[in-house]
Amino acid sequence: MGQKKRSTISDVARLAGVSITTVSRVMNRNYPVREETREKVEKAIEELGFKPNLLARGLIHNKTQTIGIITPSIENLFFSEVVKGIDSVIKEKGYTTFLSNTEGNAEQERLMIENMKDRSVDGIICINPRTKNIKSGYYESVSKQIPLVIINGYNKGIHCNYVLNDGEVGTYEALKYLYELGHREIAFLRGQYSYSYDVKENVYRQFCDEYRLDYKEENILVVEDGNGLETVEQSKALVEKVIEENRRFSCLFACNDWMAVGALNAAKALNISVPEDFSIIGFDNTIISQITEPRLTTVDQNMTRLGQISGNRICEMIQDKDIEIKKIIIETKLIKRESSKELN
Amino acid sequence: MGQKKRSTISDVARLAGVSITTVSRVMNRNYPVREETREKVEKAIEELGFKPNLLARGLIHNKTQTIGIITPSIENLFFSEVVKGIDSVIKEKGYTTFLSNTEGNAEQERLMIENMKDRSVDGIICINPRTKNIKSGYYESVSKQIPLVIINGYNKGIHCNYVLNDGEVGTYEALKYLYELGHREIAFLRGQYSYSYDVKENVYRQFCDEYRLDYKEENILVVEDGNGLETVEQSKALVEKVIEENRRFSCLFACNDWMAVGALNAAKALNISVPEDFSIIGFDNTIISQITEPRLTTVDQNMTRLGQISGNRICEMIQDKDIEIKKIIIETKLIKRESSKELN
DNA sequence: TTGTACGCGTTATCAC
DNA sequence: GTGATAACGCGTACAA
Repeated sequence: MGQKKRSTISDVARLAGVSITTVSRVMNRNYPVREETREKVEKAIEELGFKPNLLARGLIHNKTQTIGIITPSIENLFFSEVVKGIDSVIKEKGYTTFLSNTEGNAEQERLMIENMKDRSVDGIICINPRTKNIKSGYYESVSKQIPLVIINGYNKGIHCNYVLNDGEVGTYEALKYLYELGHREIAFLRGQYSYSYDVKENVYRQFCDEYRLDYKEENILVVEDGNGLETVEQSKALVEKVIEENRRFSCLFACNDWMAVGALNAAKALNISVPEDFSIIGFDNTIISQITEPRLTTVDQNMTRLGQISGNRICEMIQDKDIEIKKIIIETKLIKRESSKELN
Repeated sequence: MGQKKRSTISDVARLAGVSITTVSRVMNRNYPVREETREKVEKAIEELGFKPNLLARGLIHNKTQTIGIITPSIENLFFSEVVKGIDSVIKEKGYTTFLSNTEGNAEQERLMIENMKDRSVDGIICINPRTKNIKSGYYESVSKQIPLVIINGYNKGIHCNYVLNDGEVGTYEALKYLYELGHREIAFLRGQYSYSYDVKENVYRQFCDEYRLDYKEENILVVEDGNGLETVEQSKALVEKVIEENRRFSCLFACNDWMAVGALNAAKALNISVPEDFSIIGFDNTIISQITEPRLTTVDQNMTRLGQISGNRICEMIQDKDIEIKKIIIETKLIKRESSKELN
């Protein structure tokens, strides 16, 4: 095919009748060049359609103007909105993003981080990483080698840069809201592995203690995949099964909107009306929560903003290597809609 | 910080007491090396934690093992599922993906393509590009420079590698299904700019002619943003307005599930019951269509598969530069659910 | 103001 | 089997 080779800086130099150094100076505007020479060079650049090779440049500077993003599954609205937030911010600063899905697999997660490092990215943002990899110290060692921001993951004593939603407060407010509506038997629905689920479960347990609710271990429901395309189905099946087994609770708190939708569908299948006979609260305030019937009461996480803040943060870290380590916590907000109601 | 510099091939060579050439051979296994030497080298590699610099490698081979993906908006389920499909396939072949959102902006789209080229990606996959950029010949010229696959975009006479859903057949079947249910006044809901909308609209017009339906220009409804987070709201507002203005149609065909959800919500707001008094059909079979109430009748596109096929295709193209240009068409399938019903 | 020459980290070519 | 050495495309001390 007509694939003419890309022209290089020396092609330009030859055509303009100058040295490659001069061409470089014209491009980078970092040294004075006589106006006349500059014009010659610019004309040559134009004519050849010359664009500098970013690989070569990266090799010299050891900077590539790229950011790696690791996410469990891009098809989850929560993550894709975060990714979009990151992308919008860093694109303006001239960065491009590498993206990789891990399917929530801890080993894959590490593999992808290593891959990003091998590709000399300038920084890495990891969304909802596996708790295991944080606890093991893996991420702490990574952040000693390269700027790293962890979104929605945290472990006390592990020094990393974190950006996270205040899942504690959000969960607490949601539970308290249910309590104030008169509910005393609250089911808790979560996925298997994630820091955010752990946090919420802890709050749930503490809350039950604090308000002397007679919670039973079996009111904590765990679906296998909390973030994938299967989540809705799995949650539905689980909640349906549990209700049919005659366990009693007047309401349910789900760790994300997908699980809440699953619970909602389970209720429908069993002819239990929401919110009259069963209240449901989700988490995340993805667009999903606005299109179900009834619309979901949920906890807003402002995912786009989460991404934007993380994007800005990683850029700061790249600029200033010795920047202090921080834990940035973003507020959540309870959004009351029609899936919750006072107990009859 | 403890950011020790990455060790290079010459560090390894020095430690092992051999030349860098030998180290390279051990790594790449492309030339015979004495067993004894190999062990020395491998030990040194291990000890230093040496990993080859992919930038340098790319500079030589002019291959980077990266693929660029351009998408209008990653937070749209359709696109993110496609991206996931691509990612899963090419990851296995050792590629990593660059991702960029264009927000449906035609200029941004070109800018991002150029960016990918500058980064020496081995191939580019563009999802739902703006028709304008195809028609203008822009993409045709790009594909002369670098392997390019266009997903869900097409223009006769423009020679590119396309992978697309059979939107024509899918739309036709959906309309015919509505017709067979007795509907004679069908509204058509689309977004502004995209090949896929154009295709569907054409089928709609032809269908009306063929079946002598008295379609009016005003039954073709156009929302501004067909792919963003605003789509549901915009569609709802539009459909609501149109129905209130007393235009008549017993059913509506939407170009994607989000728009269909908007229409569904409009019906709810107006107390029109679906499907009893109003039938709605969506397109894409995203998970959304399974969680609305009633669940949406829609046209399955199998987005993950679309991505996988495109991923495989781009890899083939990278391997064999002179591969023939192809248009791959993937079948769709009508999924009948509860949002459609025969006319009373 | 401009040019020469070397370095970034790797692979390929050619000797030995 | 192994080792110099020249590329790959660009940036930059240093010299002129």
